[in-house]
Amino acid sequence: MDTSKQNTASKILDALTSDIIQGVFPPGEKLQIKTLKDRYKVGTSPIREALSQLIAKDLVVSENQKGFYVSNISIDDLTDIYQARSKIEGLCLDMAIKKGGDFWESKIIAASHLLAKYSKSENIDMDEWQNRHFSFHEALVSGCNSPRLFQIRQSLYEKSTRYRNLWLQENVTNYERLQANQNEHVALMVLVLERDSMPAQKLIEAHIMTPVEIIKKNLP
Amino acid sequence: MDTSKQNTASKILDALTSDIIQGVFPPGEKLQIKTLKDRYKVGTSPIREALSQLIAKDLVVSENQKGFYVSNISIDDLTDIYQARSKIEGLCLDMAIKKGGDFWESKIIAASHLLAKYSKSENIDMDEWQNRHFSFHEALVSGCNSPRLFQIRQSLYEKSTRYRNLWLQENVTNYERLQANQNEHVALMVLVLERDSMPAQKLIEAHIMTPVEIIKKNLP
DNA sequence: TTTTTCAATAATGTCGACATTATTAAATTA
DNA sequence: TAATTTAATAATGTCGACATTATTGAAAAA
Repeated sequence: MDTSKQNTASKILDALTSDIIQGVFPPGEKLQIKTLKDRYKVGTSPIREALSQLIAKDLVVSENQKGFYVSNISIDDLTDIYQARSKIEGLCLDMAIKKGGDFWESKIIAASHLLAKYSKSENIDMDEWQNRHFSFHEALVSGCNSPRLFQIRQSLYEKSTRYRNLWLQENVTNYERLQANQNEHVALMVLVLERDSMPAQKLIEAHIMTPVEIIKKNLP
Repeated sequence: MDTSKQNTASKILDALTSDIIQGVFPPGEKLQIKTLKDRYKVGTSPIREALSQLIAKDLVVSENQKGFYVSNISIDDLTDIYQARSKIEGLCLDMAIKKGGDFWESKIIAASHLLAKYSKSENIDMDEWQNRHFSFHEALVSGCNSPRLFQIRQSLYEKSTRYRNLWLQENVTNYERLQANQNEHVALMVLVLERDSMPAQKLIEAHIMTPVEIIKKNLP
């Protein structure tokens, strides 16, 4: 992303988001203004503005006069986020199947090819696999054509990131798990291209819920 | 709401939100920091913090070094928001029907009574009617039991407020329209209490989309 | 020893001044 | 006269200082 045109608060927002998601600041940790000022070498205002926006993203919580803390994670929260995600994804997919055209179909086929090819390769880089996985799912719902639903989908995806990281490692290193995952992707594509709406919706909902049990085991 | 424990930024956020929704600052209007400082009698920081959060609410947009503006409204945006709202409400209702218990049922019946009674009265106060209408719909979905979906629902409701104000006036002053509206509420309650999920979902979706056409006519 | 009170410390939240950037208006040139 | 450049003006964005509030730890009382 081009950071040159961003103001300081935006840059701090990106950096802080990344640091929280990557675990530099773990769940529950206090975020002292002074510490953040030193770390990012900026003044008070941009820090507070960035924190304001992180509260809206649910990555940070604050209490008046008591400061800012990284949001806690929990099994309840994990379950709720993934359930909401699966329902929203199902909604978007259903709308996409009803509205999508030729161009949409071709995007799905292209993204599916990229993901399938990479999932078969020898040494899988987690970031690259994640990129292709993300693109495939985005292609599926891209026909839905509702900015707001997309925004909600995007926002839930971000909120799930801290949990997803607990699953990714296992998914790409465990061969059987990756194959099962990949089989679902193929089945999903077939259903979608056949415009078989209800089964596709049910499958995507189950597909998104799959990691939940694995993550539960890895949760602190 | 108790404002005494809020910090200045929170108070400004509430005031600004209200002023934008009520039309004190109409869509597209520039929000000059200096003007806002004078209006609310506070310094720069709380203003900027509140504006940061309003951006997350989609009520304000900003460009680096060019300032802040009230978000524009448009027919496309109206349609998209209401469509997303209707789908999310359908989702919540479906989940509520599957999960709700006795207490949930009783809340619906109570809220329905309050709304029905007031809808029949002589002089209808718009705010009071809106309160009861809101409570009824909230009761319907209250069994859904997903904090995230509720938060999304709430957020979409807020985003639709500027449009909804263009419909409310007409809905409560036009007798026929109010009766038709009220008939839908009753039908909705019956379906929900019979746990007839699919028809209930379809009806709530249509119910929420009803104002769209009326609002389109009243849009500037 | 435990509890309570009170002072010292440290953090947050707010403000106005200053530096940076965009916009507007005037002046110069073609 | 129209277009371009340049200067002025005005707005945004950032910072560090100050006031306010919470927390911590020591001293006194039970």
